[in-house]
Amino acid sequence: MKYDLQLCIGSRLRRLSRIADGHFRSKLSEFNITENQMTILFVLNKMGKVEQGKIGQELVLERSTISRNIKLLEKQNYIKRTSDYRPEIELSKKGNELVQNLIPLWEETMDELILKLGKSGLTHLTELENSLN
Amino acid sequence: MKYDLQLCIGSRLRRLSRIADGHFRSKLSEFNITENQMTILFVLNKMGKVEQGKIGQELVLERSTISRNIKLLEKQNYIKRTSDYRPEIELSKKGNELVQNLIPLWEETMDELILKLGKSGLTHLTELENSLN
DNA sequence: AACACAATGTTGTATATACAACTTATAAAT
DNA sequence: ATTTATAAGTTGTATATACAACATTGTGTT
Repeated sequence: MKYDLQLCIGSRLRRLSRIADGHFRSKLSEFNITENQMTILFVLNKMGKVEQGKIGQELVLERSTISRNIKLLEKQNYIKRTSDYRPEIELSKKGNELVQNLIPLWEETMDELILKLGKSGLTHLTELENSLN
Repeated sequence: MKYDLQLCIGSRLRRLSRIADGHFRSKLSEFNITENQMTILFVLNKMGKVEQGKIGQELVLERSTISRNIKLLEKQNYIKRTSDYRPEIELSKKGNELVQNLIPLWEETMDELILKLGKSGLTHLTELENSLN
């Protein structure tokens, strides 16, 4: 083989994302929510009332993934949606409160990860994004 | 918020792995196999006959993930396993042939990705791994 | 040898993701 | 305005993953 299997860029990136997810997940154990859902809540917190599709654009997620996550978040009353076919989504009061509770945990996790990565690590991540787009 | 949401290390790494996976997946469309399964086949190709658990160690994958993948690969007769409770796994003849066909595709994909990443990109990836472990 | 404990494998459940098929709504073209 | 095409949402299916519960096998202690 031309390259060593250990170099496989796919499995390496998969592993890295599992590691990072694990950090966030361990902080979320008391909440009935996932890393991905947390990110969606944060997007809503930032963007206010938006069309569902905008969330996917922001996070580069499949429509179906967004659709199902929105449904899960709605089931727990963290978000409200208009009844249109292309609904507009926004945080509910309960969702807003959750976000306020999640932010410090998210920040702690980011602190943790940034401590591990260092400034140069963050640069490496940014560079990877720039070249892989 | 202390950090910009765009900086979320979790969602960024998830996105990167989705991108890389997409490259591999597009090459695998003619095969009835996934990126992850391909990696497992490559591990078996490299390691020969191994205990199932060793595969998980090598790729840092959950036992359950390995267990299910092994079952899928066995269903297609790409691997053989002893009938022990802790079985030893190895490539079948058919699996070996598949690996020979997969290697050039994998190498093409690696070429593609490395072209995008450049030498410095590979360094960035390695550095991320070193700091995130 | 008998028991306790640790490691490994399997299975159930839930979410994440991709992709395809389908539905519905909007935009474009005539 | 009606038709056509495009964009967006939903749902089905399959795998990836985490985690918990359980089963099985080894190991170690006594």
